[in-house]
Amino acid sequence: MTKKADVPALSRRERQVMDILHRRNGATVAEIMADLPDPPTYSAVRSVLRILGEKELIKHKEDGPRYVYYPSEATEQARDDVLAHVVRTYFAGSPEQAVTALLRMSDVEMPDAEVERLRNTIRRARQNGR
Amino acid sequence: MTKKADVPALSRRERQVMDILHRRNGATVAEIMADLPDPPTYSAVRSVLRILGEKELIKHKEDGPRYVYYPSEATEQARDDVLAHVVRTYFAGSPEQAVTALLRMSDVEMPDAEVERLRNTIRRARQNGR
DNA sequence: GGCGATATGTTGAAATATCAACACGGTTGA
DNA sequence: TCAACCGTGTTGATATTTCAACATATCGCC
Repeated sequence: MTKKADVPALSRRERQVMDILHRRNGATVAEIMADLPDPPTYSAVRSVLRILGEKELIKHKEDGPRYVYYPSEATEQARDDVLAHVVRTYFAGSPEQAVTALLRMSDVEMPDAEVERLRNTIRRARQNGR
Repeated sequence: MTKKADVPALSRRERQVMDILHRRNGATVAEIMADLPDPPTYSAVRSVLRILGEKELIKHKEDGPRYVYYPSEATEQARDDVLAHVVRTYFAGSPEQAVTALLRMSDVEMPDAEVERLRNTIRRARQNGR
């Protein structure tokens, strides 16, 4: 079974807005608009927010005169879903590969020996733990 | 500047199809259809593929009687884009956090000391390297 | 008070994505 | 041979997304 309807598969704009909310740990409409590529009007952004609200993917708090929008699900929780998806989709389900790619990507000059140590640690844990 | 128009922002179905192609290292229409949530008809899948082709995001090879579709960009390259996006969006731009989340997620019983070593290695490389 | 600026609430139009139907071509096997 | 099957090519209808316009409420300030 490879399908998961649990995460509702957002539209383009919806995804962009959710990402902004996660990245900024909440944002006002104006902030969201500023971060969107090819930013539409204020009204258009609010329209997307309304839909996300109906899906209960976001919530908002009043901050004086305006709303600040947040993801319903905490970023810490969303992380796991995203990482799982990325690992599965782009790294053949291998977290180790993802880790090494991350290290390389971040220009970290991790010695090969260190990477090897890490790999071994992981492999060992796999064989023992379960 | 936080906007990037370089990665064209795909629609829901387009994104799903691209993910399948990456995960499977190429796939036929039938395979794609089988992996899609709420799978539409064969024709519908091919319609999405046509659009992706027009955007030059995929290519195809003939395999006997049928086509096998592939991402234009190699998975290895796409990985960096995806990881960069994830790190930026969900981990406050900190690759270390992403690494530790990955390790935790994959149930790897990495000793705390080991994590600390890793952190130090990264931090040191940061301060030196640049 | 009243005016401008800045919000949100609501509605409907325009653009795009999604989907299915149908036409057509090649291959296979009775 | 030719008919059933399996694939692609193309077209157009439907559904959803995306967007903007307009109405309304509140706050600060002259």
